[in-house]
This record gives sequence, C-alpha cells and structure tokens, in this order.
Amino acid sequence: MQKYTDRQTEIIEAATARIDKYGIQNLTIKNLAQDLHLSEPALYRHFKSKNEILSSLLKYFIEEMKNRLDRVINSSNNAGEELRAIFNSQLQTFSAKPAIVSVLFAESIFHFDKRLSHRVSIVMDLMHDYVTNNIRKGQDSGHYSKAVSVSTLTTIIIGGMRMTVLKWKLSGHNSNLIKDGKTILEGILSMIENN
Amino acid sequence: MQKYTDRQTEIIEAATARIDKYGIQNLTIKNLAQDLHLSEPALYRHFKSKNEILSSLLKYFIEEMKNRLDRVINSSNNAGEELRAIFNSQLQTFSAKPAIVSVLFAESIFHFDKRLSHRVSIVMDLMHDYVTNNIRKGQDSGHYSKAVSVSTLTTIIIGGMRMTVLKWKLSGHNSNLIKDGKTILEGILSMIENN
DNA sequence: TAACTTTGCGAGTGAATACTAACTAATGAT
DNA sequence: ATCATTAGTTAGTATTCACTCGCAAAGTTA
Repeated sequence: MQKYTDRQTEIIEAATARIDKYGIQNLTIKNLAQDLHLSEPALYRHFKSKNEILSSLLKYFIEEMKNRLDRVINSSNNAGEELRAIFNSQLQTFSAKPAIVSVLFAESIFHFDKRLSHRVSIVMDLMHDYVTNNIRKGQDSGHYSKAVSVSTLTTIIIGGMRMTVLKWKLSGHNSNLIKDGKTILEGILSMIENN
Repeated sequence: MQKYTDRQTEIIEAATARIDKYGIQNLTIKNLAQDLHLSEPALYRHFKSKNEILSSLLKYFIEEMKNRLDRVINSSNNAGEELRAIFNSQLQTFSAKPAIVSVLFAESIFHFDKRLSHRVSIVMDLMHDYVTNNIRKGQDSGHYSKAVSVSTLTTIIIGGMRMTVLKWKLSGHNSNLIKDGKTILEGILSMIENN
C-alpha cells in the first residue's frame, strides 16, 4: 500500500472538496493552489501532473474503503447483520466526509481518461463483490429467501443505497442520510429475510 | 412547448453524442462544429452561447420524456402493468439512443451551472412522481403489498433501474439493457405484488 | 561549516477556449 | 429590381489552462 506525504494528503483532500463543491470543471491547478495558500508550481513538487493528483485521489479513497469494509466483515456473525454493518460503515463515512461521495460515485466525471474511469469502476466492483458474497452466503444458510436471484438482489440493494446517497447529495446534504439509508435497507431486508 | 429548427436539433444531437462518447470536458465549440462540418461562428447563428446549447439539450429531452410517458400511462390498466409499461418505454428509448442516458443521468456533469443542474433534477423528480403515483395507486387498490412504504419502494425501484442502466453504460452497451431491466423490475414486483 | 535536498516562489510559455468582427452568398418578399 | 434576412465564412480577440524555468530559503547531513 502506497504512502502519501502530509502535503500530498492535503492536496488530495482539497481537490476532493473542490470537486464536491463546484464540479470537476472547476478543479484547476490555480484554484487548488489558492485553496492551499500555495503557488501553482509548488503543487508540482508533490505531484507530477494534474492527472496524477486525480489518479492518486481515487487510489487513496479506494484503499480506505477496502480496509474499512474488510474490518467490518470480519467482525459480523450472520448475513443480515453483516449487510447492515457494511452499509452502516459506508453511510457513516459519507456522512462524516460528504465530499468523498462526489468522487466515489463519479461514473461520468472521469470519463475523459481511461485510467481514471477504470479506477472508478474498481469502486463499483468492490461494492458489488461485498454484497454478492453476502447475498450468496445468506441464501445458502437459509437466512435470505431464494425467490430472487443473487445478481438481481445485488443490483436492487446497491441501486437502492446509491439512490439514497444521490438524493442526499442533491438535497445539499439536508436529508438524514444514515436514517434514510437504514430505512431502505430494512425495507429490502424485510422482503427477503426469513425469520 | 418550444420548437427547434432542424439545425438546432442537429446541434443538440451532435452535442449529446459527443458528451456520451468523450464526456462533457470534450464538448467544445470547435469539436462540435467539426462534427457538424461547420465553422465555429456558424453555431452562434443557432444558439447564443455554449451554455444555451446545453440548456436547450436538457429541455429537449425532458419534453420528449414527459410526452412519451404521459402517453404510456393513459393506456395502462392496473398498477403492475403501468409500471412495466413505464420502464419498458424508458428502456426502449435508452436502447435506441444510448447517448441520451449520459445526459439524463448526469447529476454530476452539469454541476458547474445552477440552471443546468436544476434541469437535471427536474428529470429525477419527474420519474420519481410517475413511480410514486403508481405505487400509491397500486397499494390503494390492493394490487401491491403495503408492508413497505410508498417512498421506500419508490427509491428501491428507481434505484434498481438506474443501477441497471449504469451497468449497461459501463459495459459499453454490451449487456442487454431491456432484458436486464425487465429482470430487475420483475424481481421487485414479485416481492410486492399480491396475486 | 559546507554541500545537498526539499519545498517554496515570480515570471513566464504555448496551446486551447468561448466568443466576436467583418464580410459574403443565397433566399424570399414587396 | 431592390432590399432585408438568414446562414455561412475567415481571421481574429482576450482569457484561461497545465505546466516549466531559474532562483532562493530552510532544513538536513557530512
């Protein structure tokens, strides 16, 4: 796992904040430097290009997410509990650092660069795998109903959660993400959990 | 309802295609003019600015969607059938003109402009209203189960469908959108339809 | 203390961007 | 026949962009 200097982390977080507030189009080296009270050339001491800032930014958050969710999974018992824990962890993280959402859910904004859009699809695949494994385990153990297939359930669950996050973002973070997310997950679980 | 000249429609569709292929960042007046085999100033004969092209583009597709779905709704009987018809119409449209998806599902790409991002949220609200009305009608008539609330079901349904469209887009339109979308919708309906 | 490395700066550079000025050819109405 | 309108052109403009050059100050190491 790659390490970042303090300055690099600062730059990554400032870039994330700017993307969240004003969109990718507004992320310029000039703006970013001003946010950090640095000159433009100073940024190039820490990243060799603007693209590398974006690339590192994605890598940074992917690593964080992977480590966090792996820890969550290893401390859960049954399937339902695990799924609740996974989404709770995600929602807590988004709620604490809203800007992350703009980057992790950014299918369209990095479209212009192959390497970056690939990083974004890694995020999706990662989440997909966690949920698929959970559903499979739950269906095998008889905890979940088998009426709907693993892949269909995975799409419904991730789709419902993403939709909740999106609505929260569009509301200007004024809705209660954690509560709303929980409601959606419980709604779905009530339809598939055998009791 | 506003009318567009033939040239304006051409420009709108060329812009949509370019956004779909290369992202918003690649939509420049120069590129757009080249796509249409025109000079740059020629575009300004038809729209007074680049922003107006984008603004008209969104308006154009919102109108199309509204007209189309209103027609669909007026020719359906029970709730389940109506919901199937709504999503079938959406999926057929996306499948026939894939580039539209990049614009209608573009929460983040128009972030830089208030007027444009407002237009995007209109698209979401529109779909939300159609589905909410359907669920309410279905629950009132006893067609759908009342175990899960209207708003939660709406989020799950729209979320699941959007997720399907997103996966289709990320696959480079290689998956079968219409079939996959139908599978998701039937999966959800199987959990809520009383028979 | 001397040399080296790190991290910053002001002042640029060429390329790209949205948009404009000035002009022209064609069309259509009076 | 004349004249206005429409839709196109070439040749620009000012501004913004990512990025570079050469220099300096402040550690850090020998």
